[in-house]
Amino acid sequence: MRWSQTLIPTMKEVPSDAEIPSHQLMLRAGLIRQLMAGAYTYLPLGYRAIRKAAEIVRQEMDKAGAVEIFMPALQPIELFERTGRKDAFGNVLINFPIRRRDHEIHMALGPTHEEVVTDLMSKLVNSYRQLPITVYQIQTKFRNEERPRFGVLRTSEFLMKDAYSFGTSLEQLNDAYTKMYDAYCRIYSRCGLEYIPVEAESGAIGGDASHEFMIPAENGEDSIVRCTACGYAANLERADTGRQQSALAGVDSSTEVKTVDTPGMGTMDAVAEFLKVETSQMIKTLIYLADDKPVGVLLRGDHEANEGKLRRALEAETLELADELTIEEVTGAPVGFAGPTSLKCKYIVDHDVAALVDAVAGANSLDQHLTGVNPGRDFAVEQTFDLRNAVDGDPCPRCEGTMEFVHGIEVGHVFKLGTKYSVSLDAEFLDEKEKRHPLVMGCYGIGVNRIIAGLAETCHDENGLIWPMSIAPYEVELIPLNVKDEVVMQEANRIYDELTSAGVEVLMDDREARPGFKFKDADLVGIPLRIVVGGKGLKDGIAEVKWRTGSDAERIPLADAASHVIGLVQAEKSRLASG
RNA sequence: CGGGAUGUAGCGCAGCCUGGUAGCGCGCUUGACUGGGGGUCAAGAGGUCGCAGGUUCAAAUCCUGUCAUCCCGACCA
Repeated sequence: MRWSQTLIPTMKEVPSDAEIPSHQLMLRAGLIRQLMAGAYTYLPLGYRAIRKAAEIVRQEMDKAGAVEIFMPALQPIELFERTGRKDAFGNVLINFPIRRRDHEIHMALGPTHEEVVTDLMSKLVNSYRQLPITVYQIQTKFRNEERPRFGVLRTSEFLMKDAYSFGTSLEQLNDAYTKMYDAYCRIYSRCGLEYIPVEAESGAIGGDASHEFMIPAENGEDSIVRCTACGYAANLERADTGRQQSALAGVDSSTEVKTVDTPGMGTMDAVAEFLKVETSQMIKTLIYLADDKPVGVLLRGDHEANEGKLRRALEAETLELADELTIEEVTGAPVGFAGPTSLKCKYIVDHDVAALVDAVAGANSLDQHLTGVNPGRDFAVEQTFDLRNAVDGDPCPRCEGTMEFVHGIEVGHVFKLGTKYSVSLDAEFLDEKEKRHPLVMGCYGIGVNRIIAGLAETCHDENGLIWPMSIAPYEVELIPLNVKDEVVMQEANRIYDELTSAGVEVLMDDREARPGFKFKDADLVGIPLRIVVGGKGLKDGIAEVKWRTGSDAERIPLADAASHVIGLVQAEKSRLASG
């Protein structure tokens, strides 16, 4: 492709709307333009990169035995009503009525396709002999994000590969899951991405039933906890803290419990400042409703409750923070003064609370707190649990190491669904004994746009993007220095033709511009290999070949330049392909 | 949905406080020079100052409303 014949609107200046590197660079390098918040046009370079990523995904899905289909983005709202996800999605589900002849049809734009695919399989699959099977598609998804942001990282419309496995049993599900997991690893390494598979909140099935694939990136929206020693990684919601049942530290303390006035101090920070103690020396008492029964949750003052862990520890179906009325009932005080002593409901204690000595806690009375509170002595502690979000420096649950926080961009999610959708949508099969069972499902998603945005976010320098060969919109950028010089253009065209007929994707910057201008644009756009023809080199009969990441150019005789570059491209591609 | 910020030419910005001919840089067009890391000179094109209403002889500027975009938070199967 000749630059003059395509559409690559590079920009020298940074558009003021863009804050993070990927957004800025994708705009400046002419990959995308915004239509409105959360919706972007992909220009030629951007779309080529998208298609390359999608093709790698497609190849690996096929290799893993999944079959490609294509489902409608338009979906009847009834399907979402049957699975209860109309409410679960809420405002995120884009849905609307349309008129058709004399009646109204209510439809949704697919945010994902569990409903549609399960409905499909319920009609197509009758027998265990047809199972297992995994289908996938690459398709635009629609979600009314409350707040689209970070350029292309969080949009209301995005390209997603979604795969769904159907099987007769947990064994078949586990097998499909493993195949997808492995395929995902191959996909990301072929895309030249650094990635971390992390354990994610898994819902009903439990265990290791869900993994997210994260690109470590400062601007990532997700918090990951990772062990520096053994590689254990999980998202914040899921991460175990590695804290164990601790012995009661303060039973021998001779400090007596004292009541102190804390007028108007209803928050941790206010009390901490007023009493000149650290929040880590305080006991936070939260009142939850677990299956509609009040329960106190005791945490160290500087920790945050993790509702997933709470729910499991309490074996509760539903869990929500209690309303003010309930809090006043069980504590005898307004919100902000709850404490573990004299609590009129049962309570549950986090591991770290038991280790506190002479702590500060609410007094269950307006404008009063207690000092010198010791777990075990001043309130009963029979058992402790892991109830909180992990924090930086927590011990690893798997080894002796400590854990650190990393931010990440979620680029994929594999999930064992079980029978949730097959039950609500009556997707069943007949086993060998003519008994009916619901299909056992898994679902597996990859955000294709995010692969591109994630690369832009993590692979760049001060001059611009740096694409891996496998995703780069073009593999080689060819720069004739002076397009008005016939000899230069003759050589450049020859090299261009040789490369193109060998299947190498070449972008030739045939614009009439000064060399420096073209070099700056070349760096911005980030094509991995650059060939320069003209000037001093031409007089010596050589072309200059340079990697985007390299500092020095190789001088190659003009006649050999194309074949040399073909070799480089092939070597780099196979390096990425082998992972 | 709560909090904050910004809307003036394709991009980046000034002008607004103190109302009176809409400006600068980049980019774009034409020509000349130049030619190895975002050139120089000259001549041009391009804006109902987000939109609506109000105040005023007069509004980019003051007032009210509204829309859009961005950031923080809440939310994110």
